[in-house]
Formats: sequence, C-alpha cells, structure tokens
Amino acid sequence: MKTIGPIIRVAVPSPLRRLFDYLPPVKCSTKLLPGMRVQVPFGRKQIVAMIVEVTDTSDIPVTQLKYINKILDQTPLLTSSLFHLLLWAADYYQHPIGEVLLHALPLLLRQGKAAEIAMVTVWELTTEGEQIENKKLRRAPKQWQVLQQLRELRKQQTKSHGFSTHELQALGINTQTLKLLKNKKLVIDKKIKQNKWIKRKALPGPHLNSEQQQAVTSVLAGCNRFTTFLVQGVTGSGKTEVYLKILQELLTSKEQALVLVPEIGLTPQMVQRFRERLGLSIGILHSNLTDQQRLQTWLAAKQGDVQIIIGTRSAIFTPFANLQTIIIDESHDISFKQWEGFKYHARDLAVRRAQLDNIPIVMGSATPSLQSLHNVNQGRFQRLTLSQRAGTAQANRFKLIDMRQQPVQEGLAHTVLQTIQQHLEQDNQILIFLNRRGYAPIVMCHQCGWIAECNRCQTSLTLHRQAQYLQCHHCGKTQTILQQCPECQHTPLSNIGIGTERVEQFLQQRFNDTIIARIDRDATRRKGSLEDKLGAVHSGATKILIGTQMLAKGHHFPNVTLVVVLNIDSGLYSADYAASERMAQLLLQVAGRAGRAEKAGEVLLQTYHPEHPLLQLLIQQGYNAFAKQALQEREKTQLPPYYYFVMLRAEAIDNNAVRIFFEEVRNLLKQTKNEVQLLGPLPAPIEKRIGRFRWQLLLSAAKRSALHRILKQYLPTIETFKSARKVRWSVDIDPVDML
DNA sequence: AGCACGCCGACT
DNA sequence: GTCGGCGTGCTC
Repeated sequence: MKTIGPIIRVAVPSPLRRLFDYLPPVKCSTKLLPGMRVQVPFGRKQIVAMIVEVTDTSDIPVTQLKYINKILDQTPLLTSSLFHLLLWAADYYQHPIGEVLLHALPLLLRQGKAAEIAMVTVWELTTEGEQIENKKLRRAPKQWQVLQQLRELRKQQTKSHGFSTHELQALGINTQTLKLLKNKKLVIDKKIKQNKWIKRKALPGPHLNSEQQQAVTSVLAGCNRFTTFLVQGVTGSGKTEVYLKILQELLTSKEQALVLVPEIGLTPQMVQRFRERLGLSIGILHSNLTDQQRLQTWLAAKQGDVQIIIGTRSAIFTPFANLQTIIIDESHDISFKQWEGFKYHARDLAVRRAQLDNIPIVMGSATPSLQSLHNVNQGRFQRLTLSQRAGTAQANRFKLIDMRQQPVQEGLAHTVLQTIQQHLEQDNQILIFLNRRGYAPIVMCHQCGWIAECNRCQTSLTLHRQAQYLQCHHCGKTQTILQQCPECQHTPLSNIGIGTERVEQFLQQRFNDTIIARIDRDATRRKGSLEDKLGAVHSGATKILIGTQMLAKGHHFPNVTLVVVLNIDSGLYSADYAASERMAQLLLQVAGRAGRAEKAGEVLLQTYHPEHPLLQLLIQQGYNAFAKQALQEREKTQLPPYYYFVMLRAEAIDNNAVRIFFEEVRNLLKQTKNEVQLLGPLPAPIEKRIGRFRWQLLLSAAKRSALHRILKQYLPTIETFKSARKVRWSVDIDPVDML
C-alpha cells in the first residue's frame, strides 16, 4: 500500500542503512528542505533526525506514518555542498547514513540545540548620555562616574560598537549601575555577534625561493577549478610558506579556506604563525574544545564570519559559506583516517569535497603516501617539488649499522655508542628514537618459559620499572610486578627486549655526567612536562634525547647532529603490507629533526637486515626511488593502490560467535564467484583485545566498482543475520592498517 | 544501537 | 510466588 502526499524522508542516528518516512507537521509554515533537523517520534522516543529528501510517495501505508513533531531549523543546517559530500561518503564507505549525517554535526546540534550564534551584550552611550551635564546626576555620583568612564572609553575606542558587560566589569563597572543608566535612557544595551574572529595586520613573510614561487604560481593558475596538487618538499624546504602565500594570494575578503593538519601537528606555534602572517580571521577545530566553542566555530564558518579553519580530521565536516581551497599538511599522516565508528579518510573526503565544490586542493608532504604518488603517476595529482632546504641547512647522511657484526649493549651497537661519545665530546646534541615505551616489552621466566601476558588481550605485558607496574600496551591495564614465576616459582624473572626507559637508564650509567631526557607518553604525562623537557633541549642543557613517535613530528632540534634509530626491522618484515611505507616515512621524519642549522646531521639506523633492498634504495637514492620500487612490488602482488581492499571485521567475547558470523558471511559471499577475492576469515594479528576475540575477512578486487556493488548488495543481508547480533562487526573501506 | 516484549532460573 | 537473565523483533 503506497502513500501519496507530501512525505519527509529522514535519516536517524542509528546503525540502520535506510531512511524513514514521516508526514509533515499538520500546520507547517516552514518549507521543509534537505539538511534541516527535525524532531520525530522513533520507536518509543523522540529523536533528532535530518531531512534527506522531500518527496510525494512512500512505500509505507499512511496509517503507519507518523508526524514530524518539531522542526528544529528554519533553514538547512548543512550547506548543500557539505550535505552532498556526506551523502556521497555514506555511500562510498557503506556506513549507515544517519550516523554519517549526524556525526558531521557538533554535539550540541546533534542533541537538538538551536543553531544560534552566541551574542554578547554591549553598552553604548545614547546621544543624551553623551551630552548630559553633571548637575542632572548630582544625586547619583556612581552613575555619573560610570558615565564619565564610558565617555573616556568612547574617545579611545577604535571599534564601531560599545563595550561588553564583561569588558566593563573588568574596569570595575557595576552591571547594576549600567541598568540604572539604561532606565534613564543615557545608555542602551545591544546584542551583537561575539567579535572573536579578529583580523590583524599581516606580517611580511620571507622571500620565497624559485621552487616555492613556482609552486605558488602553479596553484594560483588553477585556482578557480578543481585541481589536485601534491607539494612534495623535504623537511625544511618551506612547505608552510607555500601554503601561507597561496592563502594570502587566493583569498579575497569574503572567501574561505580549510587547512587540515594531523592530530599532533596542530600546535599553538603553528596557529600563531598563521595568525601572524595572514591578515585573516582564523578558527581552530580540534578535540580539546568545549562543545560550545566547537559549535560557535562551526557556525562562524557556515556564516562566513571566519575565513580560515585550521583543524584535524573531523574539520573536513565543517560547512563553509564560500570555500575556495583546501590545504592538507603532512597529507601522508595516518591520523587523517578515522579508525572507529564511521571509518572515513579525511584526505580522500577532502579531495572529493574539492571536486564537488570545483576548487583546488593542495596536499603537502615530505613523504607522500604511495597512494598519492600513484595518483601523480596516473595524472590525477599534479606534483610540485621543493628540493632545496631553507637557509644553509644540509641534507642528512644516513648510515646503516649492521647489528650482526658487533657487540650490542642494551639494544645499542658498539659503534653507535662510540659515535654518541664523539658527538658528546663535540658538545653536540643527540636524538635517539625508539618506538617502544617502558623498560622491557617482555617479562619471562628463564626456567620454564612462562611469559607475563594480559588476561584481556593476547599480548605480553611491558615492564615499567620507574612506575613499578606491568602494563598492557593494548588495553592500558596495569598490574603489580611479579618477583617470582607463578608457574615454577623460579626467581628472578628475565626482562627481554628494550624500551625507552631501559635505554635511558643504560645511557645515564654510561655517560653519567650527561643530562639525558626521555620523551614518551609516560615521561610527559604531567601537564607542562613536555614543554619543560623541550625547553631544556632547546636551551642546550639536555645532551641526549630519547623518545618515541612523539618526537618524530613537529619539533625542531637545530643542534642535534646525531640521530639514532634503534629498531627499524619491524618495518621491514611485517604482516602489514604497508609497514615498509610507514617505516620509510617515519625514518625521514625522524631524520628531519636534525641538522637544520649549519651543522649537518648524521643518521644511524640499527638493523639486522642491512641488505634489505627497499632499505638500501631508501638510504642511497631517497624516498622517491624507494616509493617507485615499493609501488612496483604492490602492483606485482596485487596490493593497493593497484587493487582495492575492504576489510570486514568482527569481534566478540565469545570466539565462537565470531566464527559462526563469518561462516555465514562467507557462504553468502561465495555467490559473488570471482568478482571479488576473499582472504579469510582469519584471526586478527592481535587475536584478542580487551577481552574480545577478533577476526577479519579481506575482500579485494581490481575494480573498486565491483567491490562497491557487492557490498551494496550484500551488507543489508548481513545486517539481518542473527549471528550479527552477537558480534560487533564493521566494514572498513580502503583500510590503512591490516591489524 | 536502543528499547520492549517474552519466556525460563534462583531468591526476598 | 517474583526479579531479572538475554534471545528476538522493530523502529516510518
């Protein structure tokens, strides 16, 4: 039984891959449009939903249709451009549409709060208030005094409106007095938009070198249509200056830009630099804002009140009144990929958004993803290379240290220790990189082979000696240190493997009068301690710096002349095909921390596989040569970006429930014949995590469209499986991590 | 997902 | 006798 008549089709915030039809409210003066929020009865509750379509037929009989309860927006909350991007994303990532649309909204809007720009009250003198004489206020000295203060402020002020309650309070002016003056019509209060999107005077930037200028010119030449640029510039080649110049040249006073940065890249220093150099208002979006701050920035961008938004991953969902370009810094960074819930990649969405809006997009990186380089080869991206390092800085010298040929102490090769000694004698700084925090990753009984394991995950516990506990680095759970083997009572237990804490302790003994700092999550937990430690490095007091990934990004250490990377081998032979790509990116990034001043940097890489061809290529011929070879291998072995991947994952406390689910899924997908290849289901590389057993099934195909068609066809069926209710399952399109 | 309905075990 | 366990079905 079909229903004819006005039908409002909405998306609801639930994991259902379909839309729901409603009738418009009985007396409805608002024209209902896609992108508006409504409150609707859903099941037993009232929920916030988003209008997706306004149509005139429904497959649901009219008796089953409910009425919209309330219209929450008078105009669409999502701009048409963002709305279409989100619809595309829901389809591309095969994620429930309601979750996608509502995920894009700031929390307060998701909860149904009004999309209101915060207003502040400002007080202004009336004409009468400016002219009135003292004698008329003889009996109100306080009011007269305030009036005088306001007149004084009026003389000094440069802004067109009055002063906020807050500002006046700071000057000791009582709100009560202002109200009395208002009653006498000597002052008036007005509500105005919060004036937080201030423009400043732009400071001039450095002179661009010819390559930088060339890059800017190329981007500007393509500035009024969809063009994709990959700015590939080594560390220190001045990519940020290129972005700044592009923004400066491209944006007129009403136009906007979105700048996406990795999670760790959004530092106050970076924002400060943008603020100083661009005479434009800037809004920031990241995870540490209050809900109200996020909402106000979001609305300001939508209204066109703020010109530049700098934000992390989720800022790709900001609406803009007049977006002219998107810039993605460190575009290879995997923090642009959302891992949980709606598993989107902000970089890929950004490219799509630029295409929908017909604007240029600029992606920058010293070490572009193989995906991006493939796009360059295919002619989809235009590459702009910056090869000169700014100033007199010199390129780093890489050297492989063959661990097999020499004695090793606490993870450090003999020759490496000698080199450290030399650099210390020359009063230089040294950076040691090890992507493993704690003292030792394994605690083992030498007698019976027992290993301390997490009871919730299938992983070994890491010994944290200083903090005095064993910790699981997957679920974070800690437990007390054991003195004795629980199996055979043998004592003591052996600590196997090397973490940052252990390296620090060893080096402190070895070079006992040298100041050593450790920078990892444990050593910088206290607020301000990271800043303190970095300060001590910059002042020159700290001579040796030991750290994890935290060190690899953003920070500059101009006086570091020696970088040592302790364990690069995990990137060479891994179950994850992309491990070598990430290792190469990390190595160049770590190396880039050093030798930025007049001193050249030396980079030592400790390995048991110095002959590894990709590694050889990387250090002898550089990243592009490495990437070319790695891409050839990917093509030969049918891996992305030549093949397309979709990972189907499921987990449950009951291992069997997951196996039954996947058995059903596999039987269903058998029908696809050879259109897609199935690998698995297999237990995930970390089989058990936080008490849940995890399995995965990899789908791959030479054509993206084939994969997409099959998912569209079969996911609704999988959704109805009874076995699906007993597991947590998810679809990951273009997974970046196989683990 | 969230929520209710519904049919079986150990308790005031 | 009930409180509550989670299996199942539904959401316009």
